[in-house]
Amino acid sequence: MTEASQRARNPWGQGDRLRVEILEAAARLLSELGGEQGLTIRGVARAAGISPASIYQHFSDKAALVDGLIAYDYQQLAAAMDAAEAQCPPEAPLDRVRARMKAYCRFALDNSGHYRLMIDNRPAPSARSGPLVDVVRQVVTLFECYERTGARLRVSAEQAAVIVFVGAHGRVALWHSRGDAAQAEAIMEFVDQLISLVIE
Amino acid sequence: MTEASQRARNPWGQGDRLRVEILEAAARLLSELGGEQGLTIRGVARAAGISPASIYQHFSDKAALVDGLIAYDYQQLAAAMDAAEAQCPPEAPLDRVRARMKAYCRFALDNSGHYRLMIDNRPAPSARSGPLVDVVRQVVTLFECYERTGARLRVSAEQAAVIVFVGAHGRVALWHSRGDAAQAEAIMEFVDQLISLVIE
DNA sequence: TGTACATCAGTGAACGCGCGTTCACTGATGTAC
DNA sequence: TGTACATCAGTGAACGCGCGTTCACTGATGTAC
Repeated sequence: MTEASQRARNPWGQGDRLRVEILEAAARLLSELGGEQGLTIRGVARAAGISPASIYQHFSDKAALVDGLIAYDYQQLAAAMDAAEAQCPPEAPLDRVRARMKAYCRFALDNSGHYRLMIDNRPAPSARSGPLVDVVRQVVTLFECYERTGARLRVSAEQAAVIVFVGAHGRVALWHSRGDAAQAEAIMEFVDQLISLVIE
Repeated sequence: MTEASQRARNPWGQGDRLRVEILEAAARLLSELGGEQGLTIRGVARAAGISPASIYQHFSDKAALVDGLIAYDYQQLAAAMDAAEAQCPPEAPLDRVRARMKAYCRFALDNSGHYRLMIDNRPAPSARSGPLVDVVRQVVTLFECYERTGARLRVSAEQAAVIVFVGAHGRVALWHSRGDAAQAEAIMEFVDQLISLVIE
């Protein structure tokens, strides 16, 4: 609980550095307490080693801070999924779906506080755009690519993507215990099973 | 905002009535504001037309009140699922699964505040017992019953139940807009689709 | 039958706390002339 | 070169608020004798 005793102020012209320090402190805090309820302006200030008033130079109010954190988290998630997919050859679209979805699950498992925040505060559920919609759209594209190789799905590419995505989310959100490595493995197998159910 | 001007105190020996009045007021409040964040002792007292201190005669603290509300909600959910299943003949286990799962989705849609509370505060995720585990177990039993009629599943009865349940949860939690009747219909079709994916 | 007392349902007022937010400020670093 | 001023990064102290919880209480209803 002893905070970083003294914090050197950022040099002239680099005040924006504090913005990312604040976001990182907020992210740390969210990971530690695993829920939004303890995510306060004062708590973040404490974690960052600054005064609460300093936060208002970078975020207009608490809502703006939370929005900033969510945007930050979505970047991390998208980057993790892209990196995982990039490990697979372009001519194996199904492997790419698997990699993408498993990265998604792993992110949710490893960052459950962040994951909950992102899910609970997503803009308008199932709107025609938004970060989650983008995630699904990329899976749809991969399934269409899969069909173009001559393989067949039991449902449309769009339906398949929604089933796999929504199933993975449900499984992670509902059916795991925290930090159980064996369960993490079971979740990855569940993703495989979901995918094998939608293909012929 | 004007509260029920005067509240007649319960007759001698019937002080326990207030307990359910409190739970009903809390439930109303939770439905109205759709989230746990405004669910406070003082707010519930206001909604019930009593003083905050009165709540402590029936619940030892705020956590006990929330626990009481969750237990109350699980009873409602279980009753709704049982009632839906009872509409179907015993010799049609698949119809029973459909009825059960659709009742589940409908409850989640109609009582999203309650549903979130139940999900977010469930005891230990995926423990060997608990209300959600019971829900899944009943679906497992129905699938086993289905197999005993000579029909075949593409996966084990247990796996099928988890897929259908977790898929329905994911779809409801992640992929609907509030109060959209057409989307509610789409969700029911999604449940049918999930079930048809796990049978041969 | 009265009457003293116990039990009940419920309250009013206060407590200490942490919160979000504001505002005048401090002290260091740059810039104009 | 000096010097007055602007700009920057960040703070200390205070504000009003709603919260959970406690505690001594009030007034009505029952019970013992």
